[in-house]
Amino acid sequence: MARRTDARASAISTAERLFRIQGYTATGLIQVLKESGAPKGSFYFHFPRGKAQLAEEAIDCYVAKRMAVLRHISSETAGDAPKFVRQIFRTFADEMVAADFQYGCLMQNLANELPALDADLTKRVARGFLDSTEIIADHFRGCGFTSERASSAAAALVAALEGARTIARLERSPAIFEALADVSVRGWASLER
Amino acid sequence: MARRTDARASAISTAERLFRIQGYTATGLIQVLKESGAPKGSFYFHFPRGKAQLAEEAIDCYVAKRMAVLRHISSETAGDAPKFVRQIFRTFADEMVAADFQYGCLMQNLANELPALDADLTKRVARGFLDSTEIIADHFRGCGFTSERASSAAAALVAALEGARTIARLERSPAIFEALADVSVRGWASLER
DNA sequence: TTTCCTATATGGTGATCACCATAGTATGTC
DNA sequence: GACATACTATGGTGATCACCATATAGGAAA
Repeated sequence: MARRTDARASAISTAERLFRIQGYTATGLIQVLKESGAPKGSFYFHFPRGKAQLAEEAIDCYVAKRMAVLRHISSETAGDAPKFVRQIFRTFADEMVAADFQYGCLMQNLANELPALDADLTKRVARGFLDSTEIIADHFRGCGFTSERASSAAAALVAALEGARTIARLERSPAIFEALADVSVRGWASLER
Repeated sequence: MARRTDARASAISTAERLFRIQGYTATGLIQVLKESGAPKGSFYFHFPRGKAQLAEEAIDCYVAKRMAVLRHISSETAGDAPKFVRQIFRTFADEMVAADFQYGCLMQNLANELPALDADLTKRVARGFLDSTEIIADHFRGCGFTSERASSAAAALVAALEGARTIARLERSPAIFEALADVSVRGWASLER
């Protein structure tokens, strides 16, 4: 039987948004339901396992969107590592500016509340990072990097992106993305003098 | 009159620890008091402004310790930027290994729960990042970097450190620090082939 | 039309949250 | 001994937490 309302989907997208702004523990189900317009009575009909399940579906949604963005950038800059790196930083910076620096990364926010997460959710977060990293590593391999170096460069880029989000949010400025792009592409040596 | 007990200090250090592991919202005062051994009855005697004040004192303590570590590394590697960068990554990695990857960065955890923080606490977090960055920028200036480039390189390094902590915690591995040290010092160019 | 399944409303559960009022104890100074 | 200060115990406040039992409304399939 087909679904008759969008209560479920809107609850997920609202949860994704609130988890990114406030974090997992700080976001109550009542707030999610109120802001999404979804009815309170049917929450445990749609999400029998409760808040944990809601978070699982939210992160699946978030990771899928993030990977789509990365894949798109990768295909646009095939074979050109510096351009790829710059384009990633610019895209993330633009997203944050557009959202007035209100949103953190959902994976990072969940990772910072690990004890509140069950094993399943923790695995999904870790998987999200691994999958993102792999897309980036693939691109580097396509630029002629050795496999090992492509992997470590990709991991470094992912970490830098996460840190940049935290800083940008606090400073309400995309400057950190520019700084990271420069350092990443040119290395410290070129910064001297 | 002199203080007669260490209830206050132990509450602060316990709060710092729990905030780093669980985050701000997820950590209840009852847990802080129980784990610190501090009596429940005197909490609002020591911290009249409640949980927010406890967090303020915890972050002051955390930032002071972090800056001391950075200053020490800086003085040990004066004039040598690559060595400085590598030493920072190694020190942070060693700390995480020693603590079995249980601890996040207090500033980052608080930054990811911004809506739960009052203005005073938010300012303290931002100030902590600025002060840390400034120590690093000073070192780069001492290596002959231009002032502007020293600042942006320092900001990039701080962001990378934050992101690395998140990843390392999730992967329970210090590998990301190694990867970042390589990329930071050598740049992407040297990773090709 | 009867029977399901989807979906929602209502009204709770006990637990925990940060916070506080009141009273009392311990330890210092004078 | 008098007295002030430093500290703690007790027992709450109302609010919010995630979660759930029960009843029922609405549309599709039989």
